[in-house]
Amino acid sequence: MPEQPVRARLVDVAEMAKVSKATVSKVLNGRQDLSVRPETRQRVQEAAAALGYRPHSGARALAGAGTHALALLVPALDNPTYVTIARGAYQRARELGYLSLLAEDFDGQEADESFNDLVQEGRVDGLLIASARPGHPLLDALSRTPVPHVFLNRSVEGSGRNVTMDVARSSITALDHLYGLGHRAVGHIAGPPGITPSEHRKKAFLRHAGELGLSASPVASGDFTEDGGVSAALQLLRPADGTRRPVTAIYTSSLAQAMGAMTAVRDLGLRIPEDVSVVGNDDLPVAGHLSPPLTTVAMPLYELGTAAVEALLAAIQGAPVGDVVVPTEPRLVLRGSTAGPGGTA
Amino acid sequence: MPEQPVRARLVDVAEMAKVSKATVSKVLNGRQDLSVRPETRQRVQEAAAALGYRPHSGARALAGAGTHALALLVPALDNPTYVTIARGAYQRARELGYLSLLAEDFDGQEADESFNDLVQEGRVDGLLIASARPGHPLLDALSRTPVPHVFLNRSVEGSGRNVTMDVARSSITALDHLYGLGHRAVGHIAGPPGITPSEHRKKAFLRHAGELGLSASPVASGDFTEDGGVSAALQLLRPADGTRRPVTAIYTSSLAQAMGAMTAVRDLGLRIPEDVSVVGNDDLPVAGHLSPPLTTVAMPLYELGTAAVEALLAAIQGAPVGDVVVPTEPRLVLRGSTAGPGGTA
DNA sequence: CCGCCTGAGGAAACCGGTTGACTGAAACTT
DNA sequence: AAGTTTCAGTCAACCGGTTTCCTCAGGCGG
Repeated sequence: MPEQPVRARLVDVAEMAKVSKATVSKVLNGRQDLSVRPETRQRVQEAAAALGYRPHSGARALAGAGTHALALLVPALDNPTYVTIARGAYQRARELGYLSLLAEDFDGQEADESFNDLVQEGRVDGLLIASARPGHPLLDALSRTPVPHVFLNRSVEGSGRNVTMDVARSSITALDHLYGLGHRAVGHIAGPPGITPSEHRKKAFLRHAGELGLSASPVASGDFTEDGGVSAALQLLRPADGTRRPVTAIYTSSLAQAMGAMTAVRDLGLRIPEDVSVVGNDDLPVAGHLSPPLTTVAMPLYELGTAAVEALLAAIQGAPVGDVVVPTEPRLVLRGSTAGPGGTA
Repeated sequence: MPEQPVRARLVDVAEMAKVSKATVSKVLNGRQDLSVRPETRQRVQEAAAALGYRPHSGARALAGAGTHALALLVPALDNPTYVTIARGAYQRARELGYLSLLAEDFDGQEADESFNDLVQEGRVDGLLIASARPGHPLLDALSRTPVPHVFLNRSVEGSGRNVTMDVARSSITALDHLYGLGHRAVGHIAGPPGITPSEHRKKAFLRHAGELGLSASPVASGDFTEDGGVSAALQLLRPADGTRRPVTAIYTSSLAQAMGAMTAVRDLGLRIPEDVSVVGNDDLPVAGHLSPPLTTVAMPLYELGTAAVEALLAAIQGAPVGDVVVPTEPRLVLRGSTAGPGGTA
């Protein structure tokens, strides 16, 4: 029977192709330091294909050739934003001959464990880090045991290995949209302090609000969750200090926050978009299934994943790293949660 | 300086503890076939701790001791159901000394690739498969290259390695709730054919509807997505065949379907829960942030993950496998999307 | 006093690849 | 014709663990 009941090894391929292990290895890895007759090369490749040969990653790693695997560390997997990034990373890695693993690093809680399991135990050749923040334990671990890595989405100032999107642009896009509809008092829900994309979004929001001469542009902070959105929205719509800040629109830093904000608006007996317009960041399928469907700024999340992989692999191959900004521009996705103040179209 | 700039190896520990590699290996792996003085044992353990020693997974795997890693294959990561399962699996695996990796198998598309990357390249010792379905390529691969595995959530009939939840019970719980509110015509949105949990839920729904003597209990199928929920709900509320099936409540197989159903209900100009009550499966944070908040049946997803890991590790250690049902019962989580027909409390 | 057993630990082969040094034959120089 | 290249590939060490089989020393029984 033509079955191979057990993994084929390099020697099996060598035997079948009637050459030595060394030759097989060099042929399959496409090394130039070896000259082979095209005929031999083909025999090797056919044998490998016939046996369904796959090199044992452990053996390969041991021999100093790396594991051909990466790991992406994300702060939360129930945030679909990171799932999209992960998909981009996975696909691009695969195209480049690598495997991208996914690990959840609950805001630093699991960082050391992941680092040990993945890097110290030699399972990966490098890290894509999307969970960075100031004082994150990973930064320590990286300085003690250096390993190729890049930071994505959340950058680390001065690291020179940040892969980010143009989040400032997303604030401008959202604000221009609301301004165009006639809004002059727009509130912003930012993320927790210290998280760079959120900080940048907030700065750009305030700067552009100034440029447009908005009458009010209050900012409230909250976690990137529904609950964070609820409480921040309440601050904007019903400030604790009693000041009257009658925002007619809210622009949030994440999709979940936007969902929370919508809940809060309704809980106050207000309507969307008639009384308050809402714009979220990150266009994910669920946005279209809210009521009303949510207007969002679509960020190039998938591309962020692919770009981060490219940067990391370049670094692994010894190229100098450097900050990268994904060129794709944020794009407004118009849905039913925005209208002119008072509900005008 | 007390730094160890590079990974500590077994020999480093051996040297520091003034024993041989063999002794260190045996001590750290807690093998009984070696007798050591408590004093020596302690020296070894202290040395390992001092150096932050971690065995190289590749070396260990090569030497025949396995990789101490598992992989969980899920059909879709943007379905938070699987994220919860994955968290349970990860934690339990960690407690038992294993690393659980996560791979997305877009309904069979990536199955062979994942299998090659993870199993054939020797990165994992076993598979947790949540993406099974009839004719799935993985089933083939598994028969060609056997590797320890269990199926979770989606079972494979006759495999004798299914880890599942009591989904029949969830239908009964949901139906009893709606019946208690006074509903006599309840529709069900099932998943695509061939997916076992959905089939079982559907069977239990029909059986229990019969037991309760419901006047109507139509079933429509759709993907486990928002869109699937939309079209299935439309079939229930406005059947193409012109028959009048005035369901006053809908029970769905997934959370996303419930969200889609809610959209569909509203698009028809109906109100929730006054005109139509909706109950979803799987209680996830987003359910509380819909409008109205969604009543759900909470399934023991986290426990499903932990139970699957326990079953797989037992199998890896050579224990006979067998089907397992997670003992935790589904639990109704009451929110605003259900009320008596006509909107009575 | 000698042989044997037991407790404590060591030596070395092996897992499956990679890699740099090396070799034998053919082709080319001079 | 002899020496030198080049071609085409081979040899064997090595990576970092695990495991099986040994060894050595001391204690014990006879």
